[in-house]
Amino acid sequence: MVEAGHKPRRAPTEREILDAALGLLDTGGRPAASIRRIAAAVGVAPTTVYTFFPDRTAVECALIERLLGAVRIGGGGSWREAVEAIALDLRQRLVAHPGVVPLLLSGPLDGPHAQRIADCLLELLGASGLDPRSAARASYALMVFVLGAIALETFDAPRAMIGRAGPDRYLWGLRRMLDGVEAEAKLH
Amino acid sequence: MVEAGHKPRRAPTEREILDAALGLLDTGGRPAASIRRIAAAVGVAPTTVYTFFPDRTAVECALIERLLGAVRIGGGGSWREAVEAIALDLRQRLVAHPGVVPLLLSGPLDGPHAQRIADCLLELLGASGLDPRSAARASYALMVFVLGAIALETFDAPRAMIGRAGPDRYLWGLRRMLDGVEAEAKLH
DNA sequence: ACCTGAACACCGTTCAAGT
DNA sequence: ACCTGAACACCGTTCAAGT
Repeated sequence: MVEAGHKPRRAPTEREILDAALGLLDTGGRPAASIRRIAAAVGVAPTTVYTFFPDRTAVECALIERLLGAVRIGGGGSWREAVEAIALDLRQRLVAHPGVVPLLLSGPLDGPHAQRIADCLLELLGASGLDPRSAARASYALMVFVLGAIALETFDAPRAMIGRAGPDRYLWGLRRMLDGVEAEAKLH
Repeated sequence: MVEAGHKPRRAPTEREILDAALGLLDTGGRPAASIRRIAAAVGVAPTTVYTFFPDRTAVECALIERLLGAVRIGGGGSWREAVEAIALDLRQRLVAHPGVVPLLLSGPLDGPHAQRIADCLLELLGASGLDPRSAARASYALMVFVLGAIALETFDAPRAMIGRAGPDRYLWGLRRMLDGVEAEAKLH
């Protein structure tokens, strides 16, 4: 009962907007996360969202960046162990929000946190003994596998949460890829 | 000058509708391929499309199936050569239509032609010496890599056709994966 | 059967106006 | 600065009606 004025419903944070977007994405997938519904969830007029983000894709990119920012990188152990750890963490965080995954694969994926992960992967593969050119190819191949696997695992489970198959086949494929990369590194 | 009646603009074929959808997808990406624009391109009322397809996703699925149906499978040579040939053909056909790729990764991918390719892959990997369980994992891993690579290669190039990088790094990653799979097969 | 226009319930985004 | 309602140009989809 702060006041009776019904116009300024209280200034929303950028964080509140992203929280609302993530919630809608989780429950109803991409079509549910419209600017209008996000605004309604925050309790604000649709146009207010444009005070914080230039357009809808900017909201989606910011959300992706926030999720990628939470990924832990750079743990100890061998380069293989470190790569596996990143891949598992990435999978776990994205599978928890299946509605976000389609955005990830149809967007530019060029934010600072995406870069941070790509750079880390490249550095780890450089430490494997591969020449820089092959290390770049290997880090690209790993990113492809990780994102592809997450996409295939979640693409029709945004609501059913069927994807409880566990990371078994994910890890199997990842390790075959790493086997191939390691064998290539040992050739030189 | 067949007639002056302006209502029945001539019955469109299912094929004509898919052609129009593909054209719009190629030039303007997913948002350009709306039911209304497809209908306009064919020269028909929007509602007429619903005579042939129950909804928009059905149009998209049919288009994906048509593209996958053109993929050649089952050439001669070793299982590795056959897998590589399928992967290259799949890439070539999808990269030629970048606008279709996002649909592919956010749809069910359960049509008969998608099944045909998956079955062929599974059979080839069974011939590699892997036990059935590992062959299934390997065919899943390969599908993941192929679709993920195509997605990453095309996701921001639906209009610029930048993706002339060629299949080099695609083939490199594919071969590392096959190296790992082959090594696993030889263990048993 | 096949195709139509009108209508419904939505979109993203812009803009002039209010505080 | 920040937030608003009204408006514009779209969507997918349904439906009663025409041939």
